[in-house]
Order: sequence, then structure tokens, then C-alpha cells
Amino acid sequence: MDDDAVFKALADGSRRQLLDRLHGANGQTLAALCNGLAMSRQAVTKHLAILEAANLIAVQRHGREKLHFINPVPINAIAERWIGKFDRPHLAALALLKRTLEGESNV
Amino acid sequence: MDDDAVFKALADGSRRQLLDRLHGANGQTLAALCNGLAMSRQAVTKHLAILEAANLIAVQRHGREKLHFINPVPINAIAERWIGKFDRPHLAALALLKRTLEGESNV
DNA sequence: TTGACATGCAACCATTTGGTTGCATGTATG
DNA sequence: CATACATGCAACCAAATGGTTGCATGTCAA
Repeated sequence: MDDDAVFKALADGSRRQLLDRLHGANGQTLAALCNGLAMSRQAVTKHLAILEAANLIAVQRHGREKLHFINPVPINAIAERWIGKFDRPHLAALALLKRTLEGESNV
Repeated sequence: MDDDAVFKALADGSRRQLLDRLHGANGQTLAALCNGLAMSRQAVTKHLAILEAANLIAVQRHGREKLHFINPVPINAIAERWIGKFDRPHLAALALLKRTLEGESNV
């Protein structure tokens, strides 16, 4: 999996919004996803392409329509592999931070 | 918390690398963090400023030195609030995806 | 078949981003 | 004090990013 592509894809608010929409109703067409957004269809197309390249959504053609399905796997991979790394020393770091920032300078 | 700032801060590989370094040894100075990187000190300064603005690192002045401490809280907030949203229907979505992509078109 | 609809592609543009260089400021230390 | 060291600030630059418009292609339906 390409960490960087996933992080970069998630960095944009419009793309997170698209994921949110797919999370609400999976398998939407491009036109449906554009509905109500203050963005041109082509802009949405580009965002979807980036999400697809990051493997965050999968696509299925259905005649002249293109259905988009969210793929939670890369997100969970990041959550478990990268974010989990900072989660383990969570409590210890919090305590250290508190002492460090609020207290004296004996680091 | 500002979701967008955190996501944008995490989007850059150099910044993730800096977080990795701080994860390995917390409380490093700017010069120490620059050590061995193929980047100028000022570039690192900018990255650290972005991480600091996203509340991903905290800073403590110590004479003429600036010590940097990682703050795991926003990362965990994202992991729990946003990523968790896509985690819950994990198995169901995986099953659906499998049926959808490999199987027939009865979505 | 013909027209309407859903999507694809390419060129173009403004802004943001990641980086540089040069110089300024503040702080230990001889 | 004078000097070296750690960091700060500002201007500048190339490339990436997010967006637009215009037109092309493919597919359903009357």
C-alpha cells in the first residue's frame, strides 16, 4: 500500500467530504456525488480519480454510469500501522507533556 | 481541534518523517532534527511550524535552544473520530466490495 | 436513428506548497 | 566585551494542486 498517496488523498477537505457522502450512501454515480456541491463535475471527477489512485474507492461500470464504492482498507491500514505507533505511548507522552509545558524545566 | 490542519500537516512525507524522529527521541532541538536530512534548516523550520500550528508538536524554549515534543492527541482524535467512522462497517463493506467487484452486477 | 444523458479528456489558470538564499536576532562562553 | 552558535524572518522561485471551460465519446430511449 502507498502510504503517501492515501495521506495526500485524505489531505483535501473536498475529498474527505466525498468519502463522507459515500459512507452515507455507497455506490453512487458521479452525477449523484456532484449533486449539491459547489464544484464542477470535472473537479469532482479529478478528486475521485485521486481517491481511486489511493485505493480509497473502487469503481464499477454499469452501462453509461460509473458507480463508486468506498474502500475502508487503506484507512484502517494507516490507523493501525502509522497512527497506532503514536498511540502506544499515549498516556506516558500525555503525562510528560503536561509536566513539560505547565511545570518547571526539568525535562 | 482543526481536522483540516492535522490532515494537511500529515500529508507531507518530510513532516511524517519529523514526527517519526520525534517519536524515536522526544524533545529534540531544531539542529538535532535537521541532522542527516537532505533539507536546509529553514525548510525544517517551516515544516515544524506547520506541525506546531496543527498542534501535532509542542515547543519549549530552553535558553537559545528550542525543544520539540510530539503531541499524540490530535492524531488519536482523528483515528477515533474520523477513521473510526469507516471502521465500523468494515467487515460488511469488505464483503460487499468482494461481491461487487468479483461477482455479478446485482448491487 | 436521433437526441439526450453520463462520463472522459485536454488545455489552461490562479494559488498553494516546499524549497532555497541572505541576513537579523538572541544567547552562551572564552 | 567579542565571538560563535541556535534560531527567526523575509524575499524569492519552481512545481504541484485545485479549479475552470470546451469539446469528445459512449450509451440509453423515443
